[in-house]
Amino acid sequence: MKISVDDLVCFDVHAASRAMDAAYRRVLAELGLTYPQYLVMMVLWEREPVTVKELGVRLRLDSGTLSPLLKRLEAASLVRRERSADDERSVLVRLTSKGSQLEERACDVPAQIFGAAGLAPAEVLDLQRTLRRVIAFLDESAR
Amino acid sequence: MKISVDDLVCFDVHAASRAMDAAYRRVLAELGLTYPQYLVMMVLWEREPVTVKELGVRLRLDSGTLSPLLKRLEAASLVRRERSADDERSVLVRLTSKGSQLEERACDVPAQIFGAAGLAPAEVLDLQRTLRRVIAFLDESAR
DNA sequence: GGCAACTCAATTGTGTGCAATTTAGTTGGT
DNA sequence: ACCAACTAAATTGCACACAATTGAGTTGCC
Repeated sequence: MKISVDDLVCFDVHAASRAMDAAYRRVLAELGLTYPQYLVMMVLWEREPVTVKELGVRLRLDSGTLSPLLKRLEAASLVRRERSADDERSVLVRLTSKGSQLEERACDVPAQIFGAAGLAPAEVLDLQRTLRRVIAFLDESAR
Repeated sequence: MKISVDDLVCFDVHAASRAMDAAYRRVLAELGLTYPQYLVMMVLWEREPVTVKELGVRLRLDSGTLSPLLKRLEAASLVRRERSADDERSVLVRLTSKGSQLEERACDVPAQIFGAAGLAPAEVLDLQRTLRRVIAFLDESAR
């Protein structure tokens, strides 16, 4: 029997990823953020300042993605960038006061998405564990 | 306790999706296909001709994504497009002989990816079931 | 001290994805 | 038969995402 698109888990992962993107888009629109921008802001709300390098490791994104994204966040006055004094190669990303204030308005976003996903907490943990195994294994395969 | 990026399943789904993209990219590079292009080809290998609309339903992509993608496949001589005679609004996508021949070279791609993902068959089915529930539920939430 | 190897960010080029609009073709109600 | 409402693709504009390159800065080794 021929393998069809529907047999590929990869397809479901891809489709799920885009469906969640869409869910976030609806919720984040009123904050003026995209989903990847929201992820960057979450890292900053947790710890600050952060270098572009650290953002990349944390979010698994490279400078080709982060540089223009940060430029947009800076244009929206949510973020500031400055060269590190310790190491002039690094760029430190900091929140502006407007960026800090956004945290309060964003705090119920995860709950909204969780509600829209329809999984029990145990299933979420299970899913998360499986996906992390896949990610780690694929990373390993890539060497 | 503040919610961090690492707590969001959404993040893992997103990251897993990109990690699989990367795995496919490595395998598909020698076929000259991207992952979404490969998905379109799979649908065509299974059934032909197919309208752009049907491709969109099957792969959950809209014409804004498919039109340029098909144009690239056509430029690579893998695919032909022609207006349907039944309904002049529709466009039928067909394989060229070069497109058909590619199937043979692509047939072991799923196995290669499966091998790189490191999940047992039962886990794959479980993951697939969970993701489909999430997709259906998110679709429902979006109305 | 000097230079090669390395690192960090930014840039360039290509390919998705999606919202919104446009163009062409079809259908249903009167 | 006509016109309004609908549908299918394509196009436009924007925002990721990644490979490859570039430029500036740092480090290690002699």
